[in-house]
Amino acid sequence: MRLSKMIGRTVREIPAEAETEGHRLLIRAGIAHRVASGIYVYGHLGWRSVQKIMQILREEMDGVDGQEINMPVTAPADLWKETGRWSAVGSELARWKDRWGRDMVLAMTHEETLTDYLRSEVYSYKQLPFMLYQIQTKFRDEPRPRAGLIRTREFYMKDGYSCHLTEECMDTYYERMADAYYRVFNRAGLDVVSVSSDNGMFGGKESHEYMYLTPVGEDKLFFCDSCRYAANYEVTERQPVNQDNTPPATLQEVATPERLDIPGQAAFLGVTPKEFLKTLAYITRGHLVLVVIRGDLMVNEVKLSRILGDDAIRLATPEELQAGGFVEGFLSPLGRSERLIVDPSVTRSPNLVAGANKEGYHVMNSNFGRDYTSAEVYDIVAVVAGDPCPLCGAPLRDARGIEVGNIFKLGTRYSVNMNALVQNENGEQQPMIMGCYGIGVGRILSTVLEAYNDKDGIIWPVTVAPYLVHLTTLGVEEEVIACAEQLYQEWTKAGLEVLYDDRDLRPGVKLNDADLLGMPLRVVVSRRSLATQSLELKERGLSAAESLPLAGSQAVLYQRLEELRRQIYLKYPYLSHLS
RNA sequence: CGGGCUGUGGCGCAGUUUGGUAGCGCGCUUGAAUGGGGUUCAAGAGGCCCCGCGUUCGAAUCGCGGCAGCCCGACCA
Repeated sequence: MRLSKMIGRTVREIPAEAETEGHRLLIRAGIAHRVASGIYVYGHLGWRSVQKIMQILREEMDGVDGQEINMPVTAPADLWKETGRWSAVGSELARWKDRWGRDMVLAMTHEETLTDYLRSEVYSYKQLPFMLYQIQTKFRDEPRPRAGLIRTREFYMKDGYSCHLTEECMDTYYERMADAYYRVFNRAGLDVVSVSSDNGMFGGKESHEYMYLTPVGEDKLFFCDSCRYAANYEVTERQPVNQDNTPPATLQEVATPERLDIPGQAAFLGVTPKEFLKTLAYITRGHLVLVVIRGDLMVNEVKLSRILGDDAIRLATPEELQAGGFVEGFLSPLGRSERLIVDPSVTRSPNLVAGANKEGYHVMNSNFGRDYTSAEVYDIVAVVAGDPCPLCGAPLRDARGIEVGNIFKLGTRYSVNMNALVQNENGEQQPMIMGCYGIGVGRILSTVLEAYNDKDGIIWPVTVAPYLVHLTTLGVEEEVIACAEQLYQEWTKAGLEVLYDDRDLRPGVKLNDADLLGMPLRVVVSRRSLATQSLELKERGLSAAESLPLAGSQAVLYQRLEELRRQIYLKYPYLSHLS
C-alpha cells in the first residue's frame, strides 16, 4: 500500500473527546472514524488489523472443532417472543417493522436464530456434541457508547454455540473453550484473566469473562492473591459476617430527630453503622420491595436484580415511599407486609437499630426472626476492596478490566423454550444442553491499542499489525526513489505486507508517521544508506536502528518477523505448536 | 433514563459576559527554497457560526423550543 494514496490520514491535533490513550491513537492514526455515537468506519489500516484478528479467531475456533456459519443480522420478532426476550430485553434491542408491519429485530446476539436453525437440523444424539460459530455484525442500541471502539453500538462479534447431550460433556467442552479463549487473546498479544461473571440477559448457570486489566477498563473486578479467586464485582460473594451470639434484648422505641438514611453517616445514639439495620425500598415491576442489610454495608444492585429476576429495578422515589406509608430516613421492615429481601449480615447480627416507620423515631434491639422475618435471605452485599475472599478469607484486591470475551453455560434455557430436542439412546426426546461463547473483535483491536503504545504511537504486535513492514524513503534523490520503488514491488510480489511511504515530505514528518502507525519493522532508504549499499532497519519499540545490506534484505525481514512471532510464543509457551 | 459539559471552514480552538461586515493555529491548493525527527517564505481556496421560532434597525452573541456529541452513573463483546 502506498501511503500517498491511502485514505485515512494521521492527525496532529486530536479531538478533546478522546479519553484513553487507545482512543487517541485510534483517531491520530486514522484507524477508525466515527459516523455517529458508537458507530464507526474502519479505515484501511484498522480493517486490515480486524481481518487478522478474525483469522486468529477462525483458526482457534476450528481448533476446537467449530464449524463456521453465518446468520442474518435481522430476525423475526416471533423467535424472540418464544424465548421471552422480546419483552425481557430493554431498548438496547433495536426493533423495527417490515413493510407488512411484522415485528423484526436487529440481532444483538444470535441464540434465537441459532436455536431455530438447530431445531430443524438436529434430531439425534449421534450428532452431538458440536459447535457452530460465526463472525458477524451485532447491533446493540447502547445507552452510552464509550472510548472509541471499546463500546460501540454496531460491532463485530465472534459468537459460538455448542450443543451437548450431557452436563459432563458440556463441562468438558467448556474447559476446552476456556483454553481456546486464552490462545486467541494471547496470540493477539493480550494478557487476560478470566473471572466469574453474571449471566445477565443470556440466562444459564455459569459464565466467565475474559478481562484485560487496565485502569481505563469499564468493569470492576476482585481478586484474591492467596487462592486465585477472581470475579466480576457484580457476582463477587461476600464471606458471611461472623455470627454475633449476643442474646436478643427487648425492643425499645427511641426518639431520634436526625435521619439515618445514608450509610456510614456519623453514629448517634452511641452506636456505629454496623449496629444499624439499613432498609432500602426498591421498585420492581411496579411493586415495592424492602431490602435490609447491615448499616455499614452497601447493596449490590446487580445481585439484587438477579434475585428479583428484573434488570430494571430502582430505588423508590420519596413520593412512592410516602404513598406506601413510609417515612424517608426512618424506613424499617418492622410491622410491614411487603416482600422482604434479607442479607445474611442481618440475620447474624442481633439487636440492630432499625427505623420506626415514624418521623423522628428509631427502634433499638430489632432481631431477625423475632421482630420481622422473611424466607428470602440472600447475599446482596456490594463487596469492597479489603473484604474477605469468599473462599479463603484473605483480603480481596480490586482492579479494573476491559471485557474482551465471555463464555456461558446456557444449559437448556433456549432448547426448552424453543423446543430444540434430540432423541437420546433410549428413543426419548431430550432438550440439548447449550453453551455460548462471545468475543468482541473491535474490542480486541482497541484493547491492543491501549496495551501497545508509547509516546510516539502504536507498537503493533506482529500478529495483528495491519502491515508488517513500513518502507520509507528519506530524501528526494532519484536513486533513492528508484531503489525504494523496486523494493516495494519485489517485496509485495513476494507476499510481504508492505506499507510504503512514497510521499514527498520532510524526513521528520515521515519518521514521526512511521512511529505513529507503528508497523513492527521500519525500513528506511536514503542516500546515506545507499552509500554503503544498505538500508536502515529498525524494530518499532526498540530505540536503535541497524544497517541492513541491500543484498538479501528480503530474507532478513522474513527472519525478523519470524523472530517477532517467536517472541509471542516465548511469552506464552503453550502456543508454540502454532508456528 | 438521571447528573454535568459542549456544538463556530477537514481538525484543534478564540469570539458569546457588554449584539454592529467571522478570526487564529494545524491541515489543504499553487509557487520557490530546503531535505535524517512535525522546515521556511509568498500567494490562495474553504464557513446556512447545529436546527427552528422569537426579540431587535441589526443576532455566532439575547430568549424559548428542538437536535447532536462528550463525560460521570444504571446496561454489555
